[in-house]
Amino acid sequence: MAEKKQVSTRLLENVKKVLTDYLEVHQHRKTPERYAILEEIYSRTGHFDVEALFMYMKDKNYRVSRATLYNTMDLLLDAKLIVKHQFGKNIAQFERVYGNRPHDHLICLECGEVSEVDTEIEATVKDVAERAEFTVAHHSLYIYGMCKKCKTSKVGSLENNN
Amino acid sequence: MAEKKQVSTRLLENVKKVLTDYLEVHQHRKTPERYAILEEIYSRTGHFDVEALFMYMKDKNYRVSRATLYNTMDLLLDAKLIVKHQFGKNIAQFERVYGNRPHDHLICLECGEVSEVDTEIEATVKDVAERAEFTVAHHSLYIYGMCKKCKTSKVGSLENNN
DNA sequence: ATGTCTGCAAAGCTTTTGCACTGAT
DNA sequence: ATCAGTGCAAAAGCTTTGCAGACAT
Repeated sequence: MAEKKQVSTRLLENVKKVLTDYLEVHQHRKTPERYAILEEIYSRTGHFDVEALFMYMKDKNYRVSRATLYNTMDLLLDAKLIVKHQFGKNIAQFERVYGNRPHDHLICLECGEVSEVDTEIEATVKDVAERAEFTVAHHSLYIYGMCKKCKTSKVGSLENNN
Repeated sequence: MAEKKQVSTRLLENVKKVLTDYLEVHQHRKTPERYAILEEIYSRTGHFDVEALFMYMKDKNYRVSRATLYNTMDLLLDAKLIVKHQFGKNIAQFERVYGNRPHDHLICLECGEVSEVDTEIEATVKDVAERAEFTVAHHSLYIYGMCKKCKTSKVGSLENNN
């Protein structure tokens, strides 16, 4: 417990440093809101949308406006501290990314659950893109289908209800 | 020319057949709107959003409501005649898919251009997913970065303006 | 002191929904 | 003759914008 806490404290210090450097380089202000949002994001794992983040912070009695959340998302995206996803819905999903190993996403069409997998397609992606003289910044692989949980709860009715 | 026309006529017949079968199996009505929309989509290549489709059809004096377009998109998605993308924006992009070979997408962060590449990650994707006991329906790989065109128009200022 | 950033509310856009009418079956 | 499907307009939901005030520099 104590050890786990310490690790995440270390992570938090690191990402704060990244943010500080970013803000300084770009001559943006170091507002308490920006650090509070970053802290909230890195105190969690998994995906979240802006509305959820808004509620999380509200629950902790830290009032931030949605406008600031959206602004800060752009900032953190640019600082490469988070990534943005659109898993087929019109709601942007975000995910903290500093210190995480690269991974791709399995999205269950039945229950909506998103889980992570390692595919190691990095090299292939880079190779293919470069053949098209395209410089890769990042990539997203979304794999849609049916998760284990939903398969077991649907035995016998798989082919008939499409 | 004549040959090319014939090929696309053949394609059109095929997709109409797929739609007809789908509608019959699912006991949906064969409305003229549904066929007109399908025809419009398959008379084009590349990506489009609902608003663009609406304008295309309007220009041809075929009046369809946006509601019907959205409904029909769902139908065509289910019939696997189109696929849906969300390239980082909040606008759903669609693409006809029948008769096309599988491909992935290069999205230029500079100019927004979307182009296609073959990556052949199909097998890897399936393999990785199945190890997680996940049954793959389909997948989307989006590669973000800078296209050839934008690179050449930005020589010398690549590292400094991030 | 200056001007960026925040909060709030309004506006914007895409998508969905409700309802009366139309037309495929 | 039914009732699914269409069109229209209103509503909904996420995101952006405008502006006044707050606060990091």
